Amino acid sequence: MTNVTEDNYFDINLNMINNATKIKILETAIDLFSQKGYSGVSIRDIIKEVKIKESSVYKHFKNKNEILETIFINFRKEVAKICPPVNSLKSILSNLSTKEFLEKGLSQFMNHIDNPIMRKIWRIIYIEQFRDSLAREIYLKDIIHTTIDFLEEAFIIMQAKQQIPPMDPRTLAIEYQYPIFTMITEYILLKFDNIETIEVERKMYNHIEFFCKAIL
Amino acid sequence: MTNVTEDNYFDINLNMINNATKIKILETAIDLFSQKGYSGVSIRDIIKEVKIKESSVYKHFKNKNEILETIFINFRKEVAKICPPVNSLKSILSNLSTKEFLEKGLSQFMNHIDNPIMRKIWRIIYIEQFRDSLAREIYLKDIIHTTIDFLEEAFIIMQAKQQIPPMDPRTLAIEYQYPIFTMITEYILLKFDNIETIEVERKMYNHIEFFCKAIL
DNA sequence: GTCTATACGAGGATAGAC
DNA sequence: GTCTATCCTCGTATAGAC
Repeated sequence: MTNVTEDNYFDINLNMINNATKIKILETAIDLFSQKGYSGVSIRDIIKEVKIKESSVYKHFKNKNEILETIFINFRKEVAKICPPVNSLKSILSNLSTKEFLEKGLSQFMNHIDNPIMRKIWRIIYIEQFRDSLAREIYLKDIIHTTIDFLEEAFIIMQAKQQIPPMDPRTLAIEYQYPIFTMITEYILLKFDNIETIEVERKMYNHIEFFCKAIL
Repeated sequence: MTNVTEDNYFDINLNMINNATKIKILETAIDLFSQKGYSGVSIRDIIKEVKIKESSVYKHFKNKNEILETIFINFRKEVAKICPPVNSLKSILSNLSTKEFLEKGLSQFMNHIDNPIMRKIWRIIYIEQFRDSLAREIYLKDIIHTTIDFLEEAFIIMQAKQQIPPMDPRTLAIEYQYPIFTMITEYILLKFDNIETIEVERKMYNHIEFFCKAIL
């Protein structure tokens, strides 16, 4: 269950969390929440794995919900790293074709989702969407809208360079990205059951090709 | 909370369920599960609304999980009704353009998802995907794969009639349907928060237009 | 098929010693 | 910041009267 990526995730990404026990609690909670959902996991389930006593948990988190909140807050920061800042778009796009740009973005995303901890948190986001408004906000705003806004900017720049035709850039962003979202869901579901994901990955690169041909 | 559609849903669709109390239990369970998830809802939460005693529930269902299973089994039957049988495709397609066919299919689906009970069960499917293998199977097989297979057949027929170019029909099906899946998720999320869905609906019909232009 | 009553373990959370 | 001990409510489920 543990590999370098997992072990070091919170060390690398959370300067605010430097307590080994606290990290272990978070990692265990991520693992269990992603399988059984927040309500399906008890503090007792968590401590069984972390090997501390129940009362010790409450020295690190004021209650069960604060564990979930901490997971979400740090996930938000990770998700923000997937897209480069919009003001760097011009220089990124200067040497890339539309297809190369989309392929690069996709492989960057696949890199993010290859991290098993990240994939688990994505699963928690899916599961808790209707129960937890923070999860819902992260999905709708931080994931869907941020990505679409970023792509819209990219397409505007490409149009200024006359790389692509002058269609509505937001429509282009949606038409490009929305199928990818479904494929991501499919990818995460298959990985959960340890089923080969090569077909979905092919679907993704296939889509880039279809999209590029469609708009030219 | 109740309207004609909701009140009659189980009467209309489940000839096997003719007991008013049993129907009430199911409707309440659907409502609560869709908000808090299966594990977040107790039998006591349900009986508070149904106004019977705890032990009575066990006269209708052998345990809590059987309630969820009953919901899923009947949902499966409803979902199967969304696409017409494949062998009727030829006659359906005989008087319709590609665009008209896709628009008709979409409006048929919107009809299905407009039913608040159906929308709640979709939410339950999303929530329980990682915890319950039946939910996962319904999503991957009954929803995603069935729809794609259906569309693939439709595109094959359209190609035989030389209505559309000879591209890989499965790719066409995926390229058409996958963005719709993301829009459905967005639609259900917005409805949950009582936010206007007109923009997503426009996105859907916009997509049909984009797709039809792209393949011609 | 509804009710009352009850069993009993799981669940979140705290007090206070070390 | 870890432990032991404890609290009390919630949760699933059953027995048995009507």
